[in-house]
Amino acid sequence: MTEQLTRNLRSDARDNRQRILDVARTMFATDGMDVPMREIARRAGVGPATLYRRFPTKEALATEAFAEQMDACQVIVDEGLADPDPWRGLCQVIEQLCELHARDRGYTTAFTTAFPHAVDLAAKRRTALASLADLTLRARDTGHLRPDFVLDDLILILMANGGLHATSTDARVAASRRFAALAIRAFRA
Amino acid sequence: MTEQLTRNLRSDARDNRQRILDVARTMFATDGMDVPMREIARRAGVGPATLYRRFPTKEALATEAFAEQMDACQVIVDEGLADPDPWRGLCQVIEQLCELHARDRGYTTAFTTAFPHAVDLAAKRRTALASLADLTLRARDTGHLRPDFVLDDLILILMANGGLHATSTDARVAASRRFAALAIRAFRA
DNA sequence: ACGGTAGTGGACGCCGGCGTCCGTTTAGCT
DNA sequence: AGCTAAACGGACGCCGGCGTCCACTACCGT
Repeated sequence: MTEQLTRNLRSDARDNRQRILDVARTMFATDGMDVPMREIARRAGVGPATLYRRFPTKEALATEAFAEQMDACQVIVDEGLADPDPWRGLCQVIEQLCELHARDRGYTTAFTTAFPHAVDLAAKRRTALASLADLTLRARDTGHLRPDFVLDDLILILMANGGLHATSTDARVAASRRFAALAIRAFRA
Repeated sequence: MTEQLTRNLRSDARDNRQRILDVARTMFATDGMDVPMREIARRAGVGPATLYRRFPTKEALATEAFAEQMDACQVIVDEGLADPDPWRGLCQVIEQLCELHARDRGYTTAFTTAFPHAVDLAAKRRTALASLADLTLRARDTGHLRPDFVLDDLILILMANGGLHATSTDARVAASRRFAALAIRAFRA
C-alpha cells in the first residue's frame, strides 16, 4: 500500500519524499529523536509544508525511516537462527544488535519506546522477538547458555545498551562492543 | 560558603529556598531533568522570579539538589571500601549504585553528563571514582574479580544502567537489580 | 508600632518549534 | 506549446518555556 502511494506520486514529489527519508534517517541516527522537523525539511531542501504533507506527524516519518533498520534487525536475528551453533548465533545476534543500536541513536529509542501508533513497527518488533525466543531456547539446549536465562534478560541488555552515551558515534560503538562482550560473559553457563 | 549564604538569608527566604530544593529533588527524580523551571516554582509555592533569584540557572539548582545524592554515592563507595571482603564490598557497591540511579532519573543523567560548570559535583565525582579504583584493585587481589577488569568496565555498567527505562520507579528498580546481578556475574573471575 | 529594606510574584517580552494556508511553480498529458 | 492539476514553500499564528522588571508584601531591628 505504501508502494502504491509512492508510485502514484508525481516524479518530483517522489524524489522529495525519498530525500526527506534519507535526511531523516541520518539525522535521527546522529542527533537522536528530538531534531526539529523544520531542520529535516531544510536539509532535504524542501519547505516545512512538503514535509508535513508527506508525513503528518514525526511518528509517521520515523516509522517509515526506521523500516529499513527494522528489517536489518530481522536479518540479524535470522542469521543468528541460521547458524548451526545456536550459542554462537546468539552471541553474534547480541553483538550485532548492540552495534546497530549504537550506530543509530534514534532507532534505539524508537525500538525501545515503541510509538503507540506505529503498528507496523510494533508487529515487526514482535516477530523479531519471537525469533529471538526460539534462538535462546535452542542455545540453552546446547548447554553453553545459562539454564536460568530468560528472553527478558536479553531485552534488558539491549535497553541498557541504549543508555551508552558518547560524544562520537565511534566511541559509542566501541563502548557498545565492550558492553556486548560483558553481556555474553554474563550469559555464559 | 553555601552555609554562610544560607544563614544570611531572611527566614522566609530560607524556607522558600529549602522548599524549592525539596521540590526540585523529587521532580528531578521522578520526571527527569527536563521539567520546566516554572513547574518547580509552582509546586514549591513561589513565583518564577524567586526561583531564578536563588538559582540563576537550572544547572545551579541541579548541583545543589544533587549534592545530597552525591554524598549518598560517596557513602556507598566508602561502605564498600570498609567491607573486609573487597569482592563483596564491590558487589554491594554495584548493586547499590545501580539502585540509587534507578530511583533517581535526574541524578543519573546529571552524574553521567556532568554539567560543564558544576565543579563541585565533578570534584566529588572524581574522588568517588578514585575510591572505586582502589576498591577494584583490592577486589582483584582476592581472585574473585576477573584479572582483566578495569574501572572503565564499571563505569560502562553504570552508564548502561542509566538506559533502563520503565513507566514506574518500581519497575525501573526491579530491572536495575536484575541488571546489577548480570553485571556482577560478568565481572566474576 | 513602625519604618526600612530584603524578599516576593504577577506580568511582560522574547525565542524556537509546531502545524497550516494560499499564491506560485512545475510536471506531465495532449 | 499549452493547459491543468498536483506539488511546492514562504509566511503566518499559536503555544510553551525562558529570563527579567517593578510594584507590592512581610520580616526584623529599634
